[in-house]
Amino acid sequence: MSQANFCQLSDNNQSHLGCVSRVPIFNHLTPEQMQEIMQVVQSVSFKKGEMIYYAGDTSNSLYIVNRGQVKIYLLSEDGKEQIVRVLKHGDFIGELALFQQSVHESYAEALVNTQICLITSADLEKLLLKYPTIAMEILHEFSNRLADSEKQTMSVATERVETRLALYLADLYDQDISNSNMITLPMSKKDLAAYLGTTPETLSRRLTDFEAAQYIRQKGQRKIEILNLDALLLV
Amino acid sequence: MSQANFCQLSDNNQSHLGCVSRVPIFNHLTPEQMQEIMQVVQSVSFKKGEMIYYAGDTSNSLYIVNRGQVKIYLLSEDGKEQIVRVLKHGDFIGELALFQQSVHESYAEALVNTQICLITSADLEKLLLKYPTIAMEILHEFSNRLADSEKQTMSVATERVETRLALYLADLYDQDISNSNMITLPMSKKDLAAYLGTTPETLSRRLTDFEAAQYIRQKGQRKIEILNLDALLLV
DNA sequence: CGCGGGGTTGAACATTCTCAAGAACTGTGG
DNA sequence: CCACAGTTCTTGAGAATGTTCAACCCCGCG
Repeated sequence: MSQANFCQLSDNNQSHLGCVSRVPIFNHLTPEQMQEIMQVVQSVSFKKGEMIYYAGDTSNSLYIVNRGQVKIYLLSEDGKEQIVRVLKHGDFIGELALFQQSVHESYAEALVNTQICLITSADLEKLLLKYPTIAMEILHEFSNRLADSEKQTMSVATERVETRLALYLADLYDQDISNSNMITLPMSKKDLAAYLGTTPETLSRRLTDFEAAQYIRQKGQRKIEILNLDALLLV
Repeated sequence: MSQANFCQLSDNNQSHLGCVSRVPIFNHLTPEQMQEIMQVVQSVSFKKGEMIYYAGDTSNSLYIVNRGQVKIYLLSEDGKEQIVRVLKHGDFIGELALFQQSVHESYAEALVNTQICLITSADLEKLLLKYPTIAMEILHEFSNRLADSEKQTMSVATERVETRLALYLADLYDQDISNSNMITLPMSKKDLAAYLGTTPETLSRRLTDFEAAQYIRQKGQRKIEILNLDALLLV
């Protein structure tokens, strides 16, 4: 966190309210309770490409993404990067910090300019014991994340790259709010390859295949038009 | 849970105390609190090979393994099984039941004769709100499980079967209490292959390779003597 | 307009999977 | 205690899938 731009939030700084109020695990709370939380929250900014933490770093904070995107990845013994999650607004990480051993096992890097909110484990623990419903919300979030992670394992272990990619594109398409058929990759194709558990070369080939089959059309480096979703899902 | 043998615990049934008292998430509680928990716990037995639940089943309970072993697995679209966890004494699953959508996403099968303790989500929720420290313990457990799952994803995506197998054997060796070099696989090789994200054929070949290299010696179907752990880890 | 990183393409290679057949083990019943 | 049956495991050969390395291209940007 060397080059990070720290700033302790002032108690009534409404401009940072989003940091707390729009986070799923807090948004069932009353305004008074949110005020209480805001008093223990710090805000930090990272530029695109900056590391938020490294594996092995000690930490005592929960990280909540307020603005931007963060990739969380592991490195295998021979240095290959495996992206395990991409955090967007409202997502959090660093929950291991809550407990005895607070050493990060993963790497976190800002994919774009990003603002992070921090709560120290001591403050968080107090909050959890005082408001058990927050703990329930976090449990809920964990359940989902665990299910996702296990599905990701299964997908990497049993499906071909082609299938994984098709499912990924379909997911992006479903999440897309605009009613166009154009989706935008949230990261570089190099990173996407790492996320899908393959190499940039293979990813490129499969996308080319899809394009040849008229399932998609690529526009620039991150834009993809979905031409035939059904066919994509039958891959 | 069709053929299961249900039995509501009587309040003072000491013979089932282990169901509660030796579970990590409860063992920081006072005896009185454990008594309270025991009153809402049910015990169910399953024979080897019986299904505990299927994906798609609705459920409203947390499952805690008291005796035996349970494999949790997912099925891919083409029917391939991916084992995501093997539960032993004290492990629990079914936490999604805590929340709105209580449909199992995985399959659970008893690997040996097994006794399970059940707590309904309504009872559990009451307990969690009353004793926030239990929620903290579950959060802790989730953190670890999530980290394990993400490591498993990375391992399957970036390491070769040879490496994954070597690490698995080393893990078993480390966990082993007896000071012998003999380890016992907790499941069939077919299941182990599914756990490691490969096929029985490939698993068999890699084990044969290790044996040829004098790293291990196989005895029967589930016993393996570790001859050279260091070499194994350099694979 | 040239530079640089990401992206693409090709060809050889490595790993793993599949299918099929045969061998070994386990536990069961005589 | 042995033999048998059923399963689990092993082995082989060929095919599919994905990786690696190297060269090239192209898009975006100063």
